[in-house]
Amino acid sequence: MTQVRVRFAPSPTGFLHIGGVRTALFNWLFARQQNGVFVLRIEDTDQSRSTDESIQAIVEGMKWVGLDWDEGPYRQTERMELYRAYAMKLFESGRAYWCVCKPEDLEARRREAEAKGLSPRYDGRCRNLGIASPTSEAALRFQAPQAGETVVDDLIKGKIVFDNNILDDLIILRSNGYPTYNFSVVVDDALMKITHVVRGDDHLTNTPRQVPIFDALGFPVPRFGHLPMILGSDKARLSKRHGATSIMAYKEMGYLSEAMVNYLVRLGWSHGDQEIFTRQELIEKFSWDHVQKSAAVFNPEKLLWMNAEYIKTSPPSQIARTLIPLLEEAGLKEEVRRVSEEWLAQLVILVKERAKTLTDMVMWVTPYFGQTVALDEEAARKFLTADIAPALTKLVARFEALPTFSKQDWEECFKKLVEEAGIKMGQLAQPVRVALTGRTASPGLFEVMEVLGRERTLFRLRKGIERAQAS
RNA sequence: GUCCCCAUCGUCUAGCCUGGCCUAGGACGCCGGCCUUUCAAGCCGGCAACACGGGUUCGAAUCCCGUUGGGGACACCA
Repeated sequence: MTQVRVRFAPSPTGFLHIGGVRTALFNWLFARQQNGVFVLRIEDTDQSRSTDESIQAIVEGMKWVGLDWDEGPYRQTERMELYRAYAMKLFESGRAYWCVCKPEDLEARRREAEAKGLSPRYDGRCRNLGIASPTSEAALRFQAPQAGETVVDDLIKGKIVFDNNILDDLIILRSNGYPTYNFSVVVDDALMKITHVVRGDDHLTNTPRQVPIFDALGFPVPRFGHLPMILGSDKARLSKRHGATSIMAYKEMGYLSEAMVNYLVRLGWSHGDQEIFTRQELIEKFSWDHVQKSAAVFNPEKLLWMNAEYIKTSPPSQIARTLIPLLEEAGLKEEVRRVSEEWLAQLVILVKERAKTLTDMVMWVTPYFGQTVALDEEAARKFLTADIAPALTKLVARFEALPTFSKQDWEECFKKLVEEAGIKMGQLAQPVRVALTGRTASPGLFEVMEVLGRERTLFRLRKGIERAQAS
């Protein structure tokens, strides 16, 4: 059994798209499951559109979602001699020929054919010219088979038959000496000994164009697998119109990479009714025959739910660590430095079932830093009123009488006071909540006090009384 | 236009290959209830789909054909 070798081959023409991440993910999962090799290859033969920043973005994105590669990143621009050598080999064996048609003329003829309702493909006029060494600029074309059929047994779609008479002679070497995509992929996939070419659905019709090139070069043809596309809510190909498509944008919005991975894999693949998978489970359970054949609509609500699930179930200390940079960005650098990792983890436990994203979590967690808390004006006006001041004062006095904080004791003490005063729990709880957190919504009061600690609880309560008396 | 792919709740999907267990299951969202010191979370319940038409068969979501609809590809882009 030969070793499985797969690759992810993005072109560096922008940010790393979530669709690309999903493609990479399926390849990676398969490689890891099969103890195979995962290759990262940058397809940058279009010098006008490729940028170094994009390569950086790809690497950064892959690292964030934890997709490590065993080989590469290879860059096609560093392999030019290879493509030229193999192109010339095809020329020498008579499988390729020089074409001196001008790009403008080609374009005009294509439009003309389209207008007549014909297939807009190359008419083959240079095919039998027998140009040995072109005097002016020329492109090298592959002489495609005109008869018979090309059969692809796709890993996902099954058997697909293409009639070879739909093929036209595609350019493999541009007049500037650069190879085109359909040629460089073949050379690279062959030379890198890729066993399974798994890519987006949009490449399906490229397959019958590439297979004859493998054959002409004498290379074995790999297996192919074509993943369905990701669509937006209007069922059109997912684009910026539908929201963020860059993987790193999701990091910035406070998504966990594990949640992104889980969601993206589940989009188009399933294992019975299971929704949540550890990475290990994904590797073990992944299989091509449970990859959906049809396109899937990207559903941000489900992603958000999944992210919330991961926030709730991940180890709090781990969440705390990834939260730190966000807290620093939120202007809490000093405050974060002063607290312990354990306390931060406590804080995460306090708010984790309320926060759906890390960005959310920053918002939930800010009241617990610093001695004082910023009061929401509306909340203070509504709950820190003069008529509640006496009860608050009494509460503080009783709390002060308790030398150390104990959730159970303080809660008991609180309830007793409520009972004696003949008021409802909420009548005292809301003012206390506002005094402690500045807001009307928070985790349970006594959990809040526990995280705040005895002194800060008392301090904020006294501040709240001042505010209440002043109103 | 030509070629290729696809088709189960609004969405992601199970089931399809190996017809009966499917009066079609799960998840997200939505609606209602419970819990409750607020907001969440949690729990319980509800709404909601086999695109259509023909076959094959005792029996079809499942097999076959057609129609319709959606998507993709037809570059000196990848």
